[in-house]
This record gives sequence, C-alpha cells and structure tokens, in this order.
Amino acid sequence: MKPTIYDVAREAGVSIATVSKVINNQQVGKKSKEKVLKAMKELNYKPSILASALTGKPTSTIGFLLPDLANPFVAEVARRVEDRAHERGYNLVICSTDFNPEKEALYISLLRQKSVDGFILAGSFKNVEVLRELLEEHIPVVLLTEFYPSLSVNSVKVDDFIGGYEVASHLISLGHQKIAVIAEEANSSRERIRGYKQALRDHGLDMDDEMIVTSDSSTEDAERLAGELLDRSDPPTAIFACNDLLAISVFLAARERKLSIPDDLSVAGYDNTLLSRSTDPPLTTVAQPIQEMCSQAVDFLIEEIEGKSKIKQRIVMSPQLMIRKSTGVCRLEK
Amino acid sequence: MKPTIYDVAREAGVSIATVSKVINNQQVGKKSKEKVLKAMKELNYKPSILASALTGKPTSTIGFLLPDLANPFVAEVARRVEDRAHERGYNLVICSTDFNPEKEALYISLLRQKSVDGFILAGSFKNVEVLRELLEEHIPVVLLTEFYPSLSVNSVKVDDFIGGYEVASHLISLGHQKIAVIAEEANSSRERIRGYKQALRDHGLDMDDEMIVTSDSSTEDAERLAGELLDRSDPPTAIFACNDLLAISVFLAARERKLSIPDDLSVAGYDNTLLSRSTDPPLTTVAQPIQEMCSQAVDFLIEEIEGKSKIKQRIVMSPQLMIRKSTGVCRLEK
DNA sequence: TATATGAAAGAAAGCGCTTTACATTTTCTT
DNA sequence: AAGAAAATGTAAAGCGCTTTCTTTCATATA
Repeated sequence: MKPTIYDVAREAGVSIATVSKVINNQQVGKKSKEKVLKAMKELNYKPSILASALTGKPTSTIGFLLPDLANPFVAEVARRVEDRAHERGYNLVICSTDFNPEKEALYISLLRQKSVDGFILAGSFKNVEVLRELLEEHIPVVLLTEFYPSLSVNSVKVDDFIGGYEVASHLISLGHQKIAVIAEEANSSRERIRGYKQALRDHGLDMDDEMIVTSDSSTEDAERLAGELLDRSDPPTAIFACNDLLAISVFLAARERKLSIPDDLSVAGYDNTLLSRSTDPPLTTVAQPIQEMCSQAVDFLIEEIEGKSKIKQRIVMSPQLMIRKSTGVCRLEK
Repeated sequence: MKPTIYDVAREAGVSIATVSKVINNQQVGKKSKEKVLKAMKELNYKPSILASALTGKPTSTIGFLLPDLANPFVAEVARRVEDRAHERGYNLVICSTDFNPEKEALYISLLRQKSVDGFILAGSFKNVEVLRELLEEHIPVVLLTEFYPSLSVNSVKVDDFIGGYEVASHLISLGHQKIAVIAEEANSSRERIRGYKQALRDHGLDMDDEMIVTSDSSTEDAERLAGELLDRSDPPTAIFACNDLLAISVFLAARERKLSIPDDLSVAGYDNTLLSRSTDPPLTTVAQPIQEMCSQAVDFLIEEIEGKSKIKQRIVMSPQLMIRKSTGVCRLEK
C-alpha cells in the first residue's frame, strides 16, 4: 500500500498534524521537522492530492478546452500553455470540443466535478450560457484567443481586426481587386473579415459578400470551397485564408487546377504555423505571439485562482504580417 | 456552496447511504429512487469525484505523456487518444516530456499523487527505471508507438522496421545508392534505421554509418544537419527522414541550395502528417493507422484498469508507404 | 396466525488530509 | 528562580463520499 500521513507520523514518532505542517511548510520545530523529512524519504511518501483537495485546498490543475488539436496552431498553443502551467506548478487537463457547444458544457461539468482550479478556454468557445455560469459562480476563467465583449472575463488575444486589415492591405497594394476570403465559423474569423472589409473600404474597393465563404472545420470541405471559388466565371486573383490550414486547402485546390502561386493566384494564410514554411512557395501569413499570449493567459488564470487579483483584464497583442512568396503582384496588372 | 450528498439526502428525506446507492445504481426501492433523483435535479447536484476517489473508487482519469505536441503526428495521436478516452468516459491529463527523462519521472509522480487510473506513454519514453516501477506496483500502463522488449507491458505500435525497409527499398528501386538518413533520438527511429539497413543489405548495397545523422528535436538543428549532408563532396541522392518534420527541414535545406526535388534529390518522410500534403512536391511518406493504434491503446489501458485482463499484449500494426512526388528516379541513372 | 425470508433503508466507520483549539514545553524577563 | 510569553505539538472534527453491518418492514410460507 501507498504510505499515508499516518505511516509517516508513526515512523517519525510525531502526530499527523505535525507531518501535515511540515508538508505545508508551516512553523515546526527543527528536530521534528528533520525526523519527519527523514521518515518521508524512507517511506517514499507522497501526499495524496485528492485527500488534501477534499479539505478545500486547490488541486493545482487547470482545465483547458480547445477546439481541435489537429490544427497545428492550436497544438502549439496547447504546448505553450502547458509549458507555462507546468512552470507555475499546475497540471493541465485537455479536452477537445470540436466546436461543439454540448461537448463544451459536458467537459466543463466533468472537470468541475474533478475540482479543477480554473479554466482556460481557447479558440472559439461557443457556449455562452456555460461561460456565464462559470463567471457567476466565480470560477476562475480566462479566454484565450477570443473576447466576449459583453462579459467581464479575463482575456488574451491578438488583434484579429488588424491582422485581417493588414493582409487585405498587403494584397491590395499588390494590385489585387478581387480578394476572396475563406473563413471558419469562429469569432476570430469574423474579426479578421471585419479588418479585411475595412481595408477594402479604405481603399475604395467594392465589397462582395459572395467572395466570403465559410468552411466547417474539415480539410475536404475547405478544399471544395476553394475549388468553387476558383472555378467561378470571374474568379478572385487572391485568397485570404483565415488560417494556415485553410490556406493549404487553397494551395491544393490551386495545384489541382494547374494554377501557379503567386503568378496566377496570391494566397495568404494566418497563424504562421510550421505549415507556412513547408509550402512552396512559402506562405505569406500572420504571426501571433503565441508564447506571450499563452504565458499571459496562464498567469492571469493563476492570479485569479490564487486570489491575487480581483479585476478582470483584457490584453490585446499585435499580430505581425509575414510576407513570403505566396503573394505577388496581381497578374491583371502585369 | 455546491450541494453535497447530505443536501440531497435531506431534500429527499432519506439517508446519504441511499443517495450514494442511487448514484452508483445499486439496489434501491423505486419510491426512494425517484425522490432522490428529483432532489438531485432540483439542487443540480454533481457528486465530487474527489471524495469518491478518496474511498478507493477510480478517478476515470488517464495520464498521457508525450514527447512534444508541436509535432503534428504527436498532436494527432493526442487527438485520437483523447477522443477514444472520452468515448469511454475517461479524461486525459496531458504532459509533454520534451524527451527528458527527469520530466518523465516528475510528471508520473505528480499524476500518481493525483490518482490517475493509469498511464499511456506515447513516443519515446526514456526513463526505464520509472516504467519498471510502475509495472512492479501494478499500475496500468500502455506504451504507444514503442516497445520495451525486455519488459512485459501492454504496447501498441506500428512496425517501424518494415516502414524503414519499405522506404529504403522504394528508394533503391528508383536507382538510389547513396541514401542518407536523418533520425531523431528515439527507438522508433532506431527501428526504422534497422529496416533501412536491412534493405540495403538485401540489395547488396554498401552501408555507411556516415550517412546516418541524428538530430535533437529542433527544426534548426535538423536543417543544419540536412545542409551538411548536402554540402558533402559526395552527397546523397536521396534522404530518408525519420519523420515528416525532419523531411520539411530537408526540403528547406534543399531549397536553399537550389536543389530540385525530386530531380536532384529524393526525399521521403514518415508519419503521413498533413505536412506531407502541403509540401511541393507532395512528400512520399509512411502512413500509420493512427486512429486504430490510439483506440487500441486506450482500450488496452481501460481493460487493465477495470481489471478485465491480466495478460499483457503487444500489437504491431502495419505501416503503409505512400508514394508521392518527392521521390523519383536517381539522377545519376538518367 | 405465526414465522421465515429477503428486500430496502439507515447508522456509522473509514478514506487521507487540513485546521482549529488546546495542552505542553521552551525561552525570556525581571 | 518564578512567572509570562512564545514556540511547539496534539487531539479531534470535518471535507464528501462508499461500504459494511444492522435494523426495519413487507411478503411469502406453513
């Protein structure tokens, strides 16, 4: 059997209370402390976090919900969040929600039963009801990569509006007039589109909602949509994909149609994942300061958990346009 | 405050024992059962998994250690394992070990304090000491993607030897004689190399250990190594990268040197991640039946946890060579 | 009708830890 | 050296649940 605090107490010849105190670094006489420490070593004793959590102590565990680990951007976010959490002495329980509000509710409920100390909700968290509930019950939460303007909740994200604006401006400056967008069903995409529209407006270009298509989150669907875009009688000369994964689908659709990038078609992505380095030509995309965002989100959450801060904050970081070779001067201009 | 079993009991007018019984689907009179169920709804009662775990019940939580989420193959494995685990009613606590034996030991110890029911160790788990300990204490463990021939432990993997053999044979059949390998520090790579060597031997080709280089797991290092390979006075005409990530690095190094793939250099990867579709030309690689492996691993673990099976099993699945455009006839033959 | 039988419900102990309130020892004053 | 103050240690209750052991009670049996 695993040793318990009783075993240690017996071995050390003190009471369990004393053992508890040395575990928690409380005032204990030097001699007793030594005896206890020695006993703990000898028995290879490790306190049960369960038992201590039952008495009200936090579990040092964070629930982390994300839409889908298969997206490299999300995977990297997970990686960074995990790193920071471990640095700060917390564990992460990860759940993929697949953009599904019921799963979101389910996992949150489950994790609460397991007494996680707080939640980080990454990507597009859809179930506002559940989120509101968490806030009402003062469960520590931070939103990563997204805001809910109507709710007071700690959030960290990158300015998607600006990102979209910059991509579109870049494309426009290359002479493109017909710029399509392929998005996913998420707030971040909506913001990027807002930025894109603003850029068009600022440059006096026509807006055409037909040019904006939304994919469910599968690769096949995205490729199909991209293909449809390219097969139009009046196809776009540039496509802004709201993430790199979507951009790959555009590449694939273009390749199938023997379109050369960037000569026949300019493509821009978003997220600066390793995918954007692997394509040929390398993908113009938007970099987000992933590590900073993630560290910040974890730190926010831990502050809230440890009760150090009562005020809610929102941090918006700046994206950075990475111009590579997948975008070029519009062929119609040449 | 969150409602406890006492609140429910009071509300329903029964004892807590009765409530506990309905929670656990034990023999309870119909009338009491209804009253309890009703009370639970009304109070929105959710049992504390902590408290129940303290009495010896399992926590329905699996510890999942993997080397690095940033590798898309690993991310997909994580995704599948998570899916299957959730299907079976288990949660996953994920920890990235960075190929670091101390981290491995640390996380295992931590997770044991949190009373996870068992472990899935994916990728290359290095700390044999710790693994042995787990086995001795009869903690359920399954190895995913790797074997320890000397230890009796449930394992699921793909036959890396065959994978390596097939890649090399494919390359050889294209006329390549100087085939370099770029590997990572892991057993799976070692097996793939074994397969590669066997293929060379079977075809009567010379073996040259100089042609095999091992990268730490960073992209930069891999790119540097690939470059060194290509800059040799007698460079290889083909490179077998032990995973797709490494293959990308080879692509990058080749692109930098204006080498055309596959005309000047054939490149093969391993894992069939989405990276292999995004490159140009698309990457020849080896597909692993990720979903089946992961489901199987989870199922093994759960069987062991639930005590349904006492015997240890090893499953080896077959890899599949995916020939795409990054490998071609050796230029020296043309 | 009296008794045996089994199902249903409850009392209470225990899981491993924290914490409060109290008892004991040590240390310091004067 | 006596008494007060500070430091140290302990007993015991409680966290929310499971489980064993009884007790209670309705039903079947003779």
